[in-house]
Parts: sequence; structure tokens; C-alpha cells
Amino acid sequence: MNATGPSARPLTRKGQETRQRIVDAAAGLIFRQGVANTTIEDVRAAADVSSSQLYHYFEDKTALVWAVVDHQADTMVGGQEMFDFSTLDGLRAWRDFVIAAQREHHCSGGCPIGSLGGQLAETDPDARAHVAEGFKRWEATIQGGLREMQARGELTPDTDPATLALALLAALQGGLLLTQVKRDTKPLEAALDAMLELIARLSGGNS
Amino acid sequence: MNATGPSARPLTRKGQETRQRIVDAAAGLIFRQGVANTTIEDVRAAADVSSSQLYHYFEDKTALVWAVVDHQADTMVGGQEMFDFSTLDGLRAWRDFVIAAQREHHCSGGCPIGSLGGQLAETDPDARAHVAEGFKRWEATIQGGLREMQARGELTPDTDPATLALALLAALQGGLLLTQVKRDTKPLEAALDAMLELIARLSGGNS
DNA sequence: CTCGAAATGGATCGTGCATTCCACTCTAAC
DNA sequence: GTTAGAGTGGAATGCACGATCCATTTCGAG
Repeated sequence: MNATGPSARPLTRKGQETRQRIVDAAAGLIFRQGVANTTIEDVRAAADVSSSQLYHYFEDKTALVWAVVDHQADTMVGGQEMFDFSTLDGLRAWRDFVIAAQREHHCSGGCPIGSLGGQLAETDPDARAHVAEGFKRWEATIQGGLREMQARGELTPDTDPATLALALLAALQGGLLLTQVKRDTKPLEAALDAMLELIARLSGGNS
Repeated sequence: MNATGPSARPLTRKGQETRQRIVDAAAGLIFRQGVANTTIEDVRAAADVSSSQLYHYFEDKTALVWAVVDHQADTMVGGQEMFDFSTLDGLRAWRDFVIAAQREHHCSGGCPIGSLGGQLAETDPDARAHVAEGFKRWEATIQGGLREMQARGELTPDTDPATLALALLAALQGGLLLTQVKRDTKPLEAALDAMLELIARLSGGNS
């Protein structure tokens, strides 16, 4: 779950801090400008470290990217824990939150994990696996809520929570991508509302 | 809609062919390895041209990328014309086709336009606009079908075809992204099936 | 035929950027 | 307080890759 430095070197407290500073800086830059357009020099300057430190903590640029992927997955999945995916109101609150967040960013950047996936999937198989792992954890969170919902009888028994969670995550990712490209939250709203509408209908209501 | 060469130079037939060969080669390479990992030299070799020809037809690499974006949008939108988005059966046929296509590619590459959007949105504002334009045309196709469906009374009147088309496209994009990252068609299936289920329910049926 | 422009070939250049290296300093265990 | 290894600084290297240049051939209108 956490990319280690070259050959799992031991880290002092100070070392951990520096390493973290590097990952944070890299994550921010990569989110804003993409993987390919973020140079080691950019990261070096933003994290206020020397280039040797970068290579002290990370084998090379790809290793740093892996660490960023894991970091973003942690952040993203962690940030969803405050929401309740087991009620329609909880899902709606989440929907509102996601949309508001995009609006704040002026619809730029897309999904911190998803966009990494798109950039790395065909380039770096290991990174792709890291991203896939991140999505898996994310799905699990959503799935847990839906399963709970179903256990309470608020979701038709013939619905598969795993599949529905996957569909919801896909709608989110696609909505974020279109929103990023169009610089407009409408696609994200449309995608999430459509999925919530379906879930509402699957939970007995039908309007 | 079509990126022109440096200062709209006139093109002979042979010139058009060469230009097309370059765009085709670039599109293929970029689809397989991404924008950043496709070098001018790669394109040069694949298209079997000299580097001067590349710069004869395209101002620089970004201009070539724009042409590729337009080309992919044309291909994608054109390729959907054979489907009927105004009936549930037509939509299902489209669903099957898209999924089969992914399976053939071993789930790699994602959406030819969508993945470009993800890679270029924060890097090249002009390219982002080109991608947005492509999506707009794509939406229009889907929207047309849904509107027809509604005109026949097979879609509840309070449904907005534009919004639904956007949601469907988002589900497709997200499904393709997850499928690309996971190398498994399940996410794509889940996303499209969910949207089709919703559309089915919006067209009167409710199971 | 012929002349100007388009098309082509390929060598060359310049540099952005990942990576390496070595010298020096700090930390913490014993 | 000594020492081994972690941490830091910054200069130096090397090359991949985008871009330029110029010479040569082909095309097509008049």
C-alpha cells in the first residue's frame, strides 16, 4: 500500500517528514499539470529539497509517481469516510459535496486518482495496478454502504451491491472527466443524479 | 473541425495523403502509448515520412495532437452512426458493441477521445476545447435518439434528453476508464447496464 | 516547356530534464 | 564522544527529443 524508498531503507523522523513533503508537493503538481508535465525539478523546488534527496527517497521518477498514486488513493478514500453511503440522504449529501468541490476547483484536475489512471494505464503497468488497487478500496467503501442499505430492506434483493457500487463509481469518474474537459459541472450532476435516481427507484420509491 | 497545417498551405492530393498518413500513425501510437510517450520520431517512423514532412504539415507537436483529437472525434462519432439510440434494443446493441470492442483490445486504451481529454485537459487548453467539441457532437447524436424516443411517447415527458444523454456518455466514459485501469470489462458493463436500466424504467416499464 | 511552389530527405542543433556523483552535515545508538 | 549510516547540497553528466535548415525532387498550372 505504501511505496518504499530504494531497498526499504530505514527512515528517521526527519526523513519521514522530508519524504512526505516530497510526496505532497509532487501530488499537488501532478494534479495540476499532469504526470508528464511535472518535472523532477518542479517537485524539487516545490518541496524545497535538493535533487539528491529526491533520489535518496525514491529510486526514480516512476517510484515517486507510485507513491503519489498511493497517497492520492489514501486521501480520496479517507475523505469519503465522513459520508454515509447507506441512505439516500447520505448519497445525496455526497453528491452535493463532490459537485461543490469541483466548482471550487473551477472544474479543473478531474479525479485525483482517475486522472492518474488515464495517464498511466498504458505507460506504467505497475502504476496501473496501484490505481486499480485504489479504486478497489474506494468501491469497497461504497459497496459497504449499499450492502447495509440492502440489509435494511431498502434495496431490492435482486440488486448486486458490488455491481451497483461499480456503476456509481463509473458514473462519478465519467462525470468528473466530462466536467474537467467541459469546465462545467453539468455532466457530473447529470451522471450522479441519474445514478441516484436509479438507486432511489431500486429502493422501492418510483418517482 | 480540422486543424490546418502551418498557415493553411494549399495541399496537393499527394500532400493530403501524406498528411493523413501522419495523423493516422500518430493517432494509433497515441492511443496505445499516450501523448507524452509518443515522440515525433515514433510518428515519423510509423508514418514512414521524414521529420521535415512532419513540420511541413504541422506547426509543431501540439498542432499534430490537435489534428489527432479531431480525427479521433470524427472516427468515434462517425462509428456510432450505425446505431439507433431511439430504441431500447438499439441502445442494447450499442452496449454490446462497445463492450465487445473493449474485450478485443484486452481492455486497453480506454476511450480514444476521453483518454485524450484526461491527458490534455490541464496541459493544453486548445486541445481541451477540441475534445470538448468532440464530446458535444457525440452527445448530440445520443440526444437525437433519446429525443425521438420521447417524441414517440416512450420516455416520460419530464425527462430531459440532453441531461440523460450527458449521463449516458458519462457512464460510458467512466466505465471505459475503470475498465482500462482494471483490465476487466465488468465496470463498463455495470455502468452501461445501470444507465440502460434507468432508461428502461423511464420509458414506462419497471422491471 | 518551364517556373514557382509543394513535397521530401536527412543531417544538425539546442536544450530540457532525469539521473549521477561526491563532498559535507546531522542524528542517534552504544 | 565516537562512529556508522541517514540526510542534505549542488554541481555535472548525458541523452532523448523537439525543432530547424538546406538541398533536392516532384507536381501542376499556364
